[in-house]
Amino acid sequence: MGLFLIKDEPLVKSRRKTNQPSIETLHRHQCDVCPLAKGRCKHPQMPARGAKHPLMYILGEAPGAEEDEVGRQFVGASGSFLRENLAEEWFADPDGQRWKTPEIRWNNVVRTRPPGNRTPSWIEIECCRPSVEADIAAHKPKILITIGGTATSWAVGLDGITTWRGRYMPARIAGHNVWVFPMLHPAGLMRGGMSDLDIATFQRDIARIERLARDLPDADVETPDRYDEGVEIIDGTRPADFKWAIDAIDWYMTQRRVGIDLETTTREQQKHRQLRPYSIGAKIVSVALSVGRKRTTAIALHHPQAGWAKEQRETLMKRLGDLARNPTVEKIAQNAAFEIEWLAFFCGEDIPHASKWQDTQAQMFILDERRFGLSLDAITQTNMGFALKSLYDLDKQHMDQEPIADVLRYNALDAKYTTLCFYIMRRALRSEKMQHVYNAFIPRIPTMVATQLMGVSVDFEANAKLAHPLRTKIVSMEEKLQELDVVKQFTRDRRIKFNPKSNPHILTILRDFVRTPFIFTEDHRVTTDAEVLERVRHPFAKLLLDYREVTKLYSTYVVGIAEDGKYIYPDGKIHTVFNTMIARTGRTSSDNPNLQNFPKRTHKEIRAQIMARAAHRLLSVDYGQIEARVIAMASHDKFLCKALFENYDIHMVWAERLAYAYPKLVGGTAGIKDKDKMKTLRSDVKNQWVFPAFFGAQLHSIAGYMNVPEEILGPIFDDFWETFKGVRAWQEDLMQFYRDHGYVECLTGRRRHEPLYGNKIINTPIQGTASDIVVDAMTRISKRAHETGDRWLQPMMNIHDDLTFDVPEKTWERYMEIVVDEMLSVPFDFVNVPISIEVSVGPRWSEMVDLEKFSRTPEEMRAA
DNA sequence: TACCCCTGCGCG
DNA sequence: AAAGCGCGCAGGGGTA
Repeated sequence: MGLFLIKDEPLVKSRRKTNQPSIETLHRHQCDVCPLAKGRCKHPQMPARGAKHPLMYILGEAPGAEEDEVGRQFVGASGSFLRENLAEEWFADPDGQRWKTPEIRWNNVVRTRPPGNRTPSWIEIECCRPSVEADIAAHKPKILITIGGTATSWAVGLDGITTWRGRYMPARIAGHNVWVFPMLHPAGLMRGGMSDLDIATFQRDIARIERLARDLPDADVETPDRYDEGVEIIDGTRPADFKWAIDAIDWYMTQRRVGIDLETTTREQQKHRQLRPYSIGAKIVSVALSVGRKRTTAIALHHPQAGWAKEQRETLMKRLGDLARNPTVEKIAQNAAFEIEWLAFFCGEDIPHASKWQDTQAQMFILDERRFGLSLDAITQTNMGFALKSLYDLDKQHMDQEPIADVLRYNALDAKYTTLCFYIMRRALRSEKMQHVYNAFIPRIPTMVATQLMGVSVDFEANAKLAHPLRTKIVSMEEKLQELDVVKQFTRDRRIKFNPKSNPHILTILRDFVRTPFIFTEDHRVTTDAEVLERVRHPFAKLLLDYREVTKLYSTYVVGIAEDGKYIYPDGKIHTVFNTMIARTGRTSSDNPNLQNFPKRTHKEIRAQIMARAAHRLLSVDYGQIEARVIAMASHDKFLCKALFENYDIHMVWAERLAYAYPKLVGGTAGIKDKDKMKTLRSDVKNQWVFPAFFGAQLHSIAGYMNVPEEILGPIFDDFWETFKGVRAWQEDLMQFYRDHGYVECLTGRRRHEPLYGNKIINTPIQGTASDIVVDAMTRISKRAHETGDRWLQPMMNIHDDLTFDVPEKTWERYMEIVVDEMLSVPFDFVNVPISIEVSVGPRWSEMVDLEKFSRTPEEMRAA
C-alpha cells in the first residue's frame, strides 16, 4: 500500500518549502503561529456567521476592509454584489439584513484580514483551515459555494477558477460531504470592468445553484477504503493465473457493458514521442476490464515481470481481441480512440466499428466542452470527489519500466472509475436532455480511428526534391541578409549576430536602422507580421518576407516527413491524429502532423509529398459553400436561401455596388468593365465583407479590411443588411439565446458554453453544424467500408469540409458514386437549401484535377 | 533540460 | 479591451 500516495483528503499541491513549518504544526498551533495574528485588525479571527443549519455555506477568501470594520463577512462591494444577486427566498429575515438568513452561513478561508487585502499566504490559509473545516463539519451544509480561486483551491485543490466555475462536484470536508460550486469572485469581475456578459455568467451560476440546491441528493465522495473493492490483479506468476485470466475475459464477454483501459509503451529514446501502436517497440503492457464495483480485473500482458509463457500471452491477446469485437458487449473507455487504435492495430482492423464504444471523455465534452476538464482526474473529481491519476507517480510513457503491481493496480482503478463515472454522467446527460447528442457524437470516434489506422502515404523522392532547393535557398538568404547595411549596423551596434527568426532583432532593425513607422499598430503594439513588412520599402523587409516563406515551408511541412522525419512511422506512413474533442465548436483538428493546413494557395507543390498508394488515385470530395448554406439553414434568410437555390452570385452584386461607389478599388472607373479586376474585387468582397459580416464583423473592421472609407461603405453596408435582414435577425436571436441560457447550440443540438464573447456566439453554431454535416457523412461512409469489407471506402483525411480517399485507380468511379451519394444524403431535417459537392481526382495531392460538381435539393434528399 | 507563453503563419 | 471564427507547429525568449 505504501507505494500509492492515496490520502483521505482532496488533492492539495504541496507548496511547502524546506524551511517552512509543516502543515501539522500549522494545524496544531493555528492562530498562535499565524503571521496575521500579529497585525492590527479591528475584528481578527472573525467567526462564521449565519444559519445554524444552513443549506448553503458561502466561503470567501478573506475579510476586506469593510468586513473588518463591521466584523461580518461579505459586507463590502463584492459581498453586496453577491447578496444582491441571491434570490429573495434565501432571505426570509424580516429586518432585511441579508446575512441573518435561515439558509445561509458565511465564512472565509482566512478569518483575519490580510493587510492591503492581499491574497492570503499558504501558511495563513493552513493556520485557519482546522477552524473553518470544523465550522463546516459542525453545521453540515449541503452546498458549499466557493467564491474565487482561493476558496475553490482550499476546498477541492483545483486551480484555475475559470475552468471550474459552472461545474459542481462532491467533496469531503472534515468528514462531511458537500457539493462544491465554484464561483468567480465578484472582485475579479469588478476589476475586469464588469461587462454585461460577465455579470450574466455570474448570475446564471447563482441561479444554477439555487435551482439545484434543494433537489440534489446528498453529496457522495468515494473514500479510499473503497478503491480496491472488487479489484483482482492477475500478473501471470501463479500457476492458476492463466485459467483465471481466460475465465475472467470470458465472464466479461457475457456482460452488456465493460469498462476497458490499456496501459501501453513504446521503445524509449525513439523519435516518436507519442504513445501510438505504429511506433517502434509498441506493446500493450496490461489491460483492465471492469463492470464497476462488482468486479474489476487487471491482467498483465507485455510487462517484463509478467509470468506468461509466449503462447499464453498470445492466447490472451487473441481473447482480448474477441472481447473487443464482440458486438453484444459495449465497451466503456476514457478516451476510447486510444483503446480502439491499439486494439485494432494488434487484434484486427475490424475492431473500431465492430461493437459500440462509450467514452467518458465524450460524455464530458458534450456536457461541458471546456478544455482541461476532460482528463480522468477532472472526471473523477467532478463525479466522485477525488482525483484518480494524480494519486500516482508512474511514468505513463514507459509503463513497462514500472513495477508490475503498481501498473496493474493503476490500470484496474482507471477502468473501474471510468466505468463508475460513465454511469454518473449518463444520468447527467439524461437530465440535461443531451443523451441523443452524445449518441450522435459517439460513432465519430471509431471513424477517426479507422482513418488514423489507414495512414497517409508519403513520396520520399518528392520530399527530397523539395528539401534540397529549400535548404540551399535558406542558406543563401541567410547570407544575403547578413550583408545588408542595416543588419551590419545592427551587428556593430548590438555586438550580436542577427537572427532572422528573432522578432526582437527584426524589430530593432526596423525601428532603429530602417526607421519605419509601420511596425507600430493602431492599438499601440509592435509587430513584424507580413502585412507590415509588405508596406516597408526596404530590401531588408522584402528579403525577410522571402526568408520566412521558405523557412515556414521547410521546417513545418518538409523536415518532419522526410524518410527519417519524426512524423514517419516504421510502415513509411503518416498516422496523423484526428481529434474530435479539441475544437470547442466540435470541428475535428489534426496533429502530428497537422494535415489540415498543408499549403494550397501559394505553394501547392508541398502537397506533392502526399500521394496515392501504388495503382491508386486520391479522390477528394468537398462540400461547396457549406458554411453559407448552414447560415441559410439557421437563419432561413429568404434572400440567401433563394441565392443558394438559384446559384445566384451574391458577392458580385456587392462588388459592383462598391466599384461604382469607390472606383479606386479597381483602379478607376474603367476598371468596372475589366473582368479580371472585378473578379479580384468579388473575391475580396466575399472574404473580407460578406462572410465576416455574416459572422458578426462590424462596419469599422470591414472598411478596414477592404481599405474603403467608412463613409463610403456605410450606406452600402446598410443596404446589405436590409437585403439580408433574416441573417441579421438570426444573429440577434442567437445573442438573446445566449443571454438567456449561457450557451449556444448547433442545429444538431451540440452546445458551447459561457463565457463566450461577441462573434464566437455567432460563429459556433455555423462552424459546428457544418462540421457535424461533414463528419456525419464521413461516419456513414466509414461504417459502410466496415460493413462491406471494402477498406478503400474508408476516408483517409478530413479537412473540415473535405473528405479525401485513396482508391484503386481502375474502379475509382464506383467509389466516387458511393461517396457522392452518401455525402449528398444529409439526414438532418433542418436542411432547407441544396447541398453541393465538388469532386477532384489525382495521383498525388498537388495534382488534383477538378472533375464534377453534384448537388441535391432538400426535396430530392427526402425523396431518396 | 523541460516547460510556458508569445509571435507568426499555414489551412478551412 | 476589442475582436469574423476554428485550429497546430516552429522558433525565440524567459523561467524553474
